[in-house]
Amino acid sequence: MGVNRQTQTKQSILDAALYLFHLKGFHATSIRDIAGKAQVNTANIAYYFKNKQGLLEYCFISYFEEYVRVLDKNAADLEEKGAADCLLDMVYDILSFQRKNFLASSFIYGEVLLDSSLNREIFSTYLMKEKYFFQLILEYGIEQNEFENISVPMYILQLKGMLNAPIAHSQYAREVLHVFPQETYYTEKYAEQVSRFLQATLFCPFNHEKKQDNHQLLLL
Amino acid sequence: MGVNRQTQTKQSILDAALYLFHLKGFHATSIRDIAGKAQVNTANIAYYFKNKQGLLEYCFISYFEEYVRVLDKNAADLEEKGAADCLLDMVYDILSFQRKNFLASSFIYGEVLLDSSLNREIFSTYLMKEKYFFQLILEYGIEQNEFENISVPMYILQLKGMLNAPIAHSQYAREVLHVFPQETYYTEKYAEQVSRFLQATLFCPFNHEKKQDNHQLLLL
Amino acid sequence: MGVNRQTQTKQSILDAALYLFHLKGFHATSIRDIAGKAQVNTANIAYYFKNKQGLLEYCFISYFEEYVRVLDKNAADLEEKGAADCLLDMVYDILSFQRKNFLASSFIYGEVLLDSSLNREIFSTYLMKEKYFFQLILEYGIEQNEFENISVPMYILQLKGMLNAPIAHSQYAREVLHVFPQETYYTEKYAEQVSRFLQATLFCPFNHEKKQDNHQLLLL
Amino acid sequence: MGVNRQTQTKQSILDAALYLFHLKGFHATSIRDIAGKAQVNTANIAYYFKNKQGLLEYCFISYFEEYVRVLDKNAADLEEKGAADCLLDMVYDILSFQRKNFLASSFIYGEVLLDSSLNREIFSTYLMKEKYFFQLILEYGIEQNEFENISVPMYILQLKGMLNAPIAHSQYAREVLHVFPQETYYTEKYAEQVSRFLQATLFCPFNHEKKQDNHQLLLL
DNA sequence: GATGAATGAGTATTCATTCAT
DNA sequence: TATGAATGAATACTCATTCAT
Repeated sequence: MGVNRQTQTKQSILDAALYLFHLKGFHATSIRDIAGKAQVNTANIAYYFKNKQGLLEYCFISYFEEYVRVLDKNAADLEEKGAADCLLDMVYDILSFQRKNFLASSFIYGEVLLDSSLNREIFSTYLMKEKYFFQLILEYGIEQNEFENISVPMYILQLKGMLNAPIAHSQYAREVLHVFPQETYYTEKYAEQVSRFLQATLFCPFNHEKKQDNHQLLLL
Repeated sequence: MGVNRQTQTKQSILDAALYLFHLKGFHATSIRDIAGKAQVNTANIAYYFKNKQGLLEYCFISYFEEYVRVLDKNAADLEEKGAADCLLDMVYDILSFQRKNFLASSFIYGEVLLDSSLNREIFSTYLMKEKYFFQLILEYGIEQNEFENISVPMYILQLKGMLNAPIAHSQYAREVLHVFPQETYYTEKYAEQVSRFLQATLFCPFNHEKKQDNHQLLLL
Repeated sequence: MGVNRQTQTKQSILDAALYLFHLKGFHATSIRDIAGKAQVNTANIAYYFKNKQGLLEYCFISYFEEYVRVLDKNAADLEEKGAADCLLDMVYDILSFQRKNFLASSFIYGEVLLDSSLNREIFSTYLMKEKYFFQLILEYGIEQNEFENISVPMYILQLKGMLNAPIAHSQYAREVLHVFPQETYYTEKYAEQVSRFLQATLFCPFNHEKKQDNHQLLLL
Repeated sequence: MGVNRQTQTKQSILDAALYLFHLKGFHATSIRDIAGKAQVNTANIAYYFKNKQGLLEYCFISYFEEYVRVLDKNAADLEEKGAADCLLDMVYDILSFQRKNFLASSFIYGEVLLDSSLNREIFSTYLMKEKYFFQLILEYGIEQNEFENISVPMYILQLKGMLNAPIAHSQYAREVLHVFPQETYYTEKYAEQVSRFLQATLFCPFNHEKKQDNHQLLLL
């Protein structure tokens, strides 16, 4: 019972926390709210995560650890697959990852405004890693003449905006546009659209067509 | 002195609030923080804005009122200027508006965590208006064969992600990409890049070149 | 205009104050409530009555000044009219005075007009039960010809006043009458007096004497 | 220790609250006052009673619960003891109950124990005058053999309770008894009843009848 | 592992009052 | 005579956290 119960208590705290952080934001969520929703005693949060801040960090780190793993996996085959294919696959996997971890994504990219310097550090560390992978692929693609010679940082910013749109504007998507970013169908449609952007603005004409076909197969 | 003093006190509260909301988020900012930064008495916030929520709503509404005015102004000449030009100009003006109102933009699009139903309503109202203008231009362009026949809602979502990137990822831009979205130079560069996206994915070949030239002139 | 307006402002403050003091009690009434109801500026209260306490004192004094005048007028003819007549007239005039100055009387004699509706409900529930018991006994007694055929509600009101007197007027009892309602001795004396009232006004002659004896035993 | 400590903390809050509510009134008593007097932390009040209002309700309910029990116990033997005895016993028990729960009774029945000493003085001054008049008449009547030789202070207290009943219990009168003390009709009826009390308990037989007739004329 | 009690510092808000105009 | 602006102290309440059990 001991181990199960521990895991269960800890997990239910995490679930409740993520849900409420997403719903009301970190500061507007009290430790009692979380304990209430998780149906555990308040003091358990201190027991498992030291304090509220510790709980937050746990959420951050476990989210980003997995995220970086997704990026890393994709970047591994860069030379084998070529830059264009690699980027297309990565785009797809990022969008999938965000959809699967919707609550966390939404909360983390929503309340990026970090007061404590520790959070800022965590954040920076992981985003630096993210940048590293994007840059790697883009520069490799440019070097190999697969990609146009675009401004890498600017292009990353633009791409990142697009990738986060279904998260950052999910309420807008649902309530105003009647698009539902949490459903697989829409993620695939949206991935297609991002790949169209890449093909139209980044890929050199020759590779363009070939890669598109490849990816279409991959998606289906 | 009376009028001046009132305006001054009220304004300094607003400035402090926006700065701190942006820095730490709404819930992490106490009314004492704001009063302290604005160097006014705490009770003045209640005097001018009824309460913290009222202050927030004032920020929201005054921001969005101006934003909608920008959209409206641009949409006015739709038939005269044509859809492509109109959209390019609007993109440019939106990015400019966001840069000028950086703190507010950043706060509002960062912490979209709408706990109160009133906030939600305000938000929805304005975003609905925004969608109206985008839709108007896109559908007009498609009808006039200026634009490709894209999926309007999906395209808006993608565009919105791109437009908000310099705001939503400003910390990332500065600290990781070394791109500074608050400087005019970068805004113009970024606007160019967004227009390249539009030309490559939306504008029909024939109109494409003509409009691009027009806009280049406009930017310089 | 000056004088009229002054009188009018002052009077409307007084009216509003009395109404609200009566409704919510002195401490629960804010100076802004009063100013709001009177439709004058808050600072006027300070102007006319120095402060909130001054306003209260003004209410007290003007009420009691008139009250004493009523008493005085009645006592004047004591020797001429005789004590009994004098007392009867005074009773009548006091009741009339209280009715005319109902708000002030009510406030000064401290009826807790319960602001929250929940309190009100609690109160009503229990008082209804209380009434039920009184009514039960009285009606039974009347039916059994133990009691005179009095008006039940009126009689309950009178009885209730008498029963609460040691509480409602305990300060008065102690400081003015030198009677100490918290001591058992006085409670018993007072109980005797109430029973004398019942015997004289309620019990039918036959039962009267018997019951009195019974109760005397019970008390000792 | 756990149980004891809980009960002790909770009880000391209750005692302090009752004392202070009685002393200064509910709204004039702050939660800090209570916590201070009870020598517990302010937050404990929230812990045990949710909030100030909850504390008030707890006081109310526990008071009335016991009160109703007293009434119930007495009414049980109605048929066995007969109405008169039953009523006499009930009167005695109510007075005892109120004396035992003096603070609560006093607070609930809304004696405004005036906090500021100035108010107290004003109050005393006028009530002294009132007493003077009552005493004057009563003593004169006794001396002239118009009145029975009653205890003057006790009689004044009883009379005062009766006189204030329509004020002190006006809500009760209206909502429970359906008697409306603000209407002239009821005032006159009530005055009659008070005069009947005077005649039955104060006036000497001889004067009794004569005075009653006189007063009847006076009233009509 | 888990809990109820308790705490002190913090929150937003409201208050009576003052003052220059 | 009347007002809007401003203030500092006080309000009820909530918070994250600690600790004995």
